[in-house]
Amino acid sequence: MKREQRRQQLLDHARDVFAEKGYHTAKIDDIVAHANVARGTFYLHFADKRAVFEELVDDFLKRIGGAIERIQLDEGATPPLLQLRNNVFRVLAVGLDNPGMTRILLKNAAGLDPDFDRKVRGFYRTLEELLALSLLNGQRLGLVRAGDRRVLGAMSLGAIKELLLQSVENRISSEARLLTDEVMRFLAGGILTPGLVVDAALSSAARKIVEDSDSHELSAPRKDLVH
Amino acid sequence: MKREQRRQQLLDHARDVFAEKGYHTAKIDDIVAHANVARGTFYLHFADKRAVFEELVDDFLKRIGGAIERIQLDEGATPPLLQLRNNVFRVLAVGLDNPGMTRILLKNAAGLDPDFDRKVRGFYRTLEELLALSLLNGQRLGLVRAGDRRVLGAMSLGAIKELLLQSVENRISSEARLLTDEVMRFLAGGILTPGLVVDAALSSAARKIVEDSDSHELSAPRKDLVH
Amino acid sequence: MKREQRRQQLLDHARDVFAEKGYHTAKIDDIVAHANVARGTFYLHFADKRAVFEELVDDFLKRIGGAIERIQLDEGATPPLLQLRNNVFRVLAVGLDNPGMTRILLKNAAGLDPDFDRKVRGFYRTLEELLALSLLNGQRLGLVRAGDRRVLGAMSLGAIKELLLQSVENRISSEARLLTDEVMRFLAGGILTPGLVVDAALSSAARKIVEDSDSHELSAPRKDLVH
Amino acid sequence: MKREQRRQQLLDHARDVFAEKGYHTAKIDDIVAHANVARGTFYLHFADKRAVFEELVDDFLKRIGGAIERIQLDEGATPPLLQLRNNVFRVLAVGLDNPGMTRILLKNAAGLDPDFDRKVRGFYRTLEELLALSLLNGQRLGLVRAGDRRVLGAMSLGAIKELLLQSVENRISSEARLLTDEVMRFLAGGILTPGLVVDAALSSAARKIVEDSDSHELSAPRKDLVH
DNA sequence: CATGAATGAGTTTTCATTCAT
DNA sequence: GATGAATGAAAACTCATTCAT
Repeated sequence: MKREQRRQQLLDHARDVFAEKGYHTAKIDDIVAHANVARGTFYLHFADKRAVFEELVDDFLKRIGGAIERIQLDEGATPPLLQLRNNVFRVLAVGLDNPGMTRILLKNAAGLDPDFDRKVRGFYRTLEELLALSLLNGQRLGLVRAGDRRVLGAMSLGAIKELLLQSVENRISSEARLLTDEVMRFLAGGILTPGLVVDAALSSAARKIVEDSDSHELSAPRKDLVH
Repeated sequence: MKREQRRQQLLDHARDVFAEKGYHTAKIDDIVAHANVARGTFYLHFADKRAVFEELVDDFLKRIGGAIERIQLDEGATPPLLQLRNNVFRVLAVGLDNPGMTRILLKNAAGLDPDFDRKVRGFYRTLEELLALSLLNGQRLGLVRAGDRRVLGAMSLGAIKELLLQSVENRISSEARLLTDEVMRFLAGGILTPGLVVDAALSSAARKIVEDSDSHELSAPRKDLVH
Repeated sequence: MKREQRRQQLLDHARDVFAEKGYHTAKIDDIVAHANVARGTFYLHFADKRAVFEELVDDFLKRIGGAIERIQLDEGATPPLLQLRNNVFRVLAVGLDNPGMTRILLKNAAGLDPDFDRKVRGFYRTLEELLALSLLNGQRLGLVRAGDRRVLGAMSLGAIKELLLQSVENRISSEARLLTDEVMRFLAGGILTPGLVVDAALSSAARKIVEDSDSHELSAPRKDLVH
Repeated sequence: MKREQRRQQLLDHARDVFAEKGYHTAKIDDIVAHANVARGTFYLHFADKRAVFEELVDDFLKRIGGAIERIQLDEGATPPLLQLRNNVFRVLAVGLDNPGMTRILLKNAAGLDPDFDRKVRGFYRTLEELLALSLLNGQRLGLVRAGDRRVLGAMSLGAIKELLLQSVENRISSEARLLTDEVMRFLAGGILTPGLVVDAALSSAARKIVEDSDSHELSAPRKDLVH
């Protein structure tokens, strides 16, 4: 078997095992058993356990990063909203195309080692900043409503992340197109029926009144969610 | 020092250490050093490492569960949307009140051992089902727009989770009231300016046309997000 | 509670626990829990775990030793065989009177620590030498048949030890008188019917012939004793 | 070194160390040091300390069990007494062939953990029942004298066990043939000179008289056996 | 290149013993 | 004296990594 081939084979199996068990629970033994090679073979291709994991994550982060295009505001460019949609679509497509890595990245967010944590965090920072910038532009163009861009970004990103996670765990569809539509609709209008008079529920000030006259409601806990 | 006191102290320190390093990276030695007691003291109060972690998570899940009230649809009850808001508020409040545990739960979603993973997953399942039910009721009442309830639920949950995570990582405000407002506004109207004619970007069918005539846009990767 | 009383109480409970679990498996915790005192109390009365055990064993060895009288051969003394019988009786009586210690001594023959092993071994050596001497005298008086005294002593001692063990484990009677009779009858005539012509089975020389002509019998193993 | 070879080597060294120190005192470190391998190597072949010990004991019990043949009473079979002798011989031979295991089994009779104790006890129970059955048959055939078979069995077994123990501790011969002769002679006639008028010493009733007229003899303790 | 036996540093866990109250 | 919380030395056990074949 050619060197590069074997290496790729190991990467694939490592990805599967990491995705199933998580970084720490996945043992080198699990990986080589999964790949049906000897323990030593692993070390012919990777310096150590962390190295495979890092390579997998790096590759995946590159793909995700590559799926995101900075939105062009030039005259004559694709409409910004469509650019946004395309970004969403491509990110979802990459994630759905790599369910193992998606699972890994969304579930092993922390606790490997400081260096590694830093790298993942760094990626997210970049992402968030990019998002914040896009949102700023969106606001300038009147496409995005007013509001704290970090907050808006977090919620948007969270919605996408959770959708991806649910999808790779087979709890919802894994059709990128379909999920993109859902995301866009969500970003465009939330989930509530438009036109509702929801001020009492939505404005903190308004709610305050209700709360005061009905404050016991807030403290009544629900007992049966966790037994 | 009294037994219960020391036990609580250890729980507190364990929480901090787990939150900082993650379950696997956190060593018993780290915990006891953090608490400034001898190694043996730990085992005076907990059967093993897993036991502390489990207790912490169980407690926290109970709190979260306790913060969620099934929405009442009875005549004369608090308006459902306000009930929803209260749930969101209480969940955020519990999360923000326990930043360590929030971090742990959101970042160590998996990979301890099968039993434990099952428990956490079970909690989320319950949560998701509760959410799906609420959404169903909301749809019946005309409060929630049409759509796959699992998908709507995932996006809503994701938005809240990410908001919480960003908040406990000190990247955004940790005012429960304020964040609740943000969430409600997001659920009510997404992030885009209302009234936008976004059909070209939002409908898959419409977009198809654009895409076909401009398909190279989709494949143009961006190189500089990840170095 | 008076000091000596508490000390004795602890000794009693320690004996019970050691008898039930063996030296290593019995934890200080087991002993103090059994005695219903605090851990620290134990160390007010004994230097360490080994010390209680040693005291228990020492006491018991003294009692056993005290039960054995050197057989008097003087003119006019009790008949030697009766003296032997009395020794057997007293040893059995002491053993049956202290079932816990009997169990301990017969089941924890080794593996505590070198010092302790030496002591127990020493006791047995003394016992065996005393026995060998008695047998020598018996042979001189024509009371004991010819034969290697160490071997005869070992078999006699073994018979008594096993009888005691079975008795304290409640598998046979614990009537000292009755068991003494059994031992004496055994020593006097073995278990086979007197007068049997058993030369073919008993003499190695005679058996040799049989074996040679029928040697496959010896190698036929029995398979079903241990599954 | 080949796997099976190393495994056997470890078993051998473990046996030696257990035989010398007893189960609890023998540390894994002792075993691997004895075998001159690293600590981890031990766990490459055995799940834990208990597992090696159990394997050693299981094997040995199987050997002992295999040495015992149920006595055949068929017309034309080897004479029962000779069958008995052969059993004794084979058991002694197995024991003497495995001095380490013999020492372990006879000296670490109890105190590992409940499961293990149960196993060893089970073996002895089987042995004792087999013995009782043999004795019953012997009695029916007129070969074995009347008497409680559990008692006769215990004494016979005890004699053999102690002989084995003394032998593997190098205090008496380790010639299986020779020891078999001794055992058979012991079973056939005890140790006392045949034809002795020993009624006064042997019968409980007769002794009663002597004892009453001479009772102080019984209580006179001997002080110098244990210092 | 491939193998898998061997290594040993690193962790968890136990429990006899100490000591402040 | 009595208590029981605290200690930490000593074991057991794990597993990433090395290396002779």
